[in-house]
Amino acid sequence: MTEEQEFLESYNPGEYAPVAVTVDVVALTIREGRLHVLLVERGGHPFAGWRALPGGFVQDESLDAAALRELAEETGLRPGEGVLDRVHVEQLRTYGNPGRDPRMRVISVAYLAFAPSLPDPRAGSDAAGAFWVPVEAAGELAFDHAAILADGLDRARSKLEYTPLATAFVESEFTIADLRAVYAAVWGEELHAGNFHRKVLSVPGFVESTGEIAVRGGERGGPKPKLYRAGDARLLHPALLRPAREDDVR
Amino acid sequence: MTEEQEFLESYNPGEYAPVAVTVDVVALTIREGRLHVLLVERGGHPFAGWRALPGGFVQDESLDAAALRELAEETGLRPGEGVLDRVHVEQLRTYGNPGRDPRMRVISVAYLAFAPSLPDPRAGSDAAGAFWVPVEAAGELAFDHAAILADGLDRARSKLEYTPLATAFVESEFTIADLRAVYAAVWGEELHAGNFHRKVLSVPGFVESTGEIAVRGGERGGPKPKLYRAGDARLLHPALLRPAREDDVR
DNA sequence: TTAATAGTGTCTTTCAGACAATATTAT
DNA sequence: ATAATATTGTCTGAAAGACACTATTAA
Repeated sequence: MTEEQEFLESYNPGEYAPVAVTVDVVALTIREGRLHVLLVERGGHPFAGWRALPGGFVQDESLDAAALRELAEETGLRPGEGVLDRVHVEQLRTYGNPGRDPRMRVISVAYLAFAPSLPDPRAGSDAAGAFWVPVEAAGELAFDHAAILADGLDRARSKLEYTPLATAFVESEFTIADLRAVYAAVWGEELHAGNFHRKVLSVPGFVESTGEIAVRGGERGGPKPKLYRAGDARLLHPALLRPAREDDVR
Repeated sequence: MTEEQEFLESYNPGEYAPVAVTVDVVALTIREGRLHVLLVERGGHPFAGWRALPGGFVQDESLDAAALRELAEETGLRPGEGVLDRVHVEQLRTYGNPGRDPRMRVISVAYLAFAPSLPDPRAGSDAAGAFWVPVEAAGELAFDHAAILADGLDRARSKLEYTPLATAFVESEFTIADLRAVYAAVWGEELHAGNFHRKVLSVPGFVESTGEIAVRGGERGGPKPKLYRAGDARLLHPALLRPAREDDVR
């Protein structure tokens, strides 16, 4: 008897059933001012032809590494090219209800990925099945992926409040207006430009000045804005809170 | 070929390796004003004799149900007796680094459980191996359980700020001082009684008055306090924020 | 009686949000 | 020139935290 069998039977005699562990990735980016999620079109059964979150089996690697690998495979991006290195990846939640996959018991560890505007996956890669979709146009998804996406969006909206997560959505040098566009896209509401500007600069470590200014102003006029890069804060104090909505509180 | 084999090989040809999925529970309660965690002493190899978080295999049940079942088994509490129904259980995070269990690949979905002061597990049950330990005396734990516990404590401390979680640690009727003792135990610092009192009552839906007063005052004197029960708020607005510590921000 | 506690009042500082004003730039 | 934008200033109200005070109760 192998040590593995002994292990399994000693804990749970006679009731061991095979389980598969996968990662699914909610990859978010901002394109043209709107929040997009990366989806794939399923080829095989079940849910053939449906849209789904990119994902796959966990191999001999950490869960974080599996998520990053799946993201790289589906987007066609290669590690080391600098693009993937700037993608922020974090674990979201694990989904494992019996019956969520009709074939067998599948435990899915969901991940969130935040990235500056990424190139279209179709361009020059074998990941032809993936595409960016505005989150409000995601529609129905395979398995329980719609619920996973909803949880991911909740998490993203919440983390904008008390972490510098927004800087993960912009280039390494950015303007305050760039940052404000991230908040507007993720929260789905406009923010007051003047108050936002003062607030961002008042939070220690959120952003730091590069000393440079942008080469040109806004598309429809205005002065050339100053450029900033992400600061060293891990938490925003005081936080950038959304106005409380009654629905959330009750 | 079964559908399961087909499924596995089509996704990951030739690389499938067996995986076990477990739940581990960080169960927290407050006894004598101090935060305690439920631990078990391991019998078998590896880490024989070490302390560990209670946990076990996921059976044909949801992950949430598995966590609740493990908690019930280890504490000797039976469902339906009213005690377990008042335990708040939520998913914490999933741990799955290769090598975290030397025997085979084990993915552990960790859960947090919050409960009012629970009876000692040894009393009248077959769960003789479990016991409550003050969190600062947990010491070294088997596997990566020390890291899981640390993550659980972080989560608990954080959720006290913006959710009514503290009410899960007290009886169904409680005083403001009871609530303050929860915050003091979890955060590890005393809170100003007067300001805390006013703050709790000012947050809509945090607590509601029962109209009753306690049968007696504090152990060393003082007026008989009013009694409250948990309100209907799911989030605290405005939140009850801890003073920011530099360590957290940087 | 003494000491501790519940609950309330007051003041200061910080911060969010509304609104205004000015300077700068694309078209 | 015109309109849009970046940035700064001002004001108001909410809220946090420090501190003080009174009434009530256990020992």
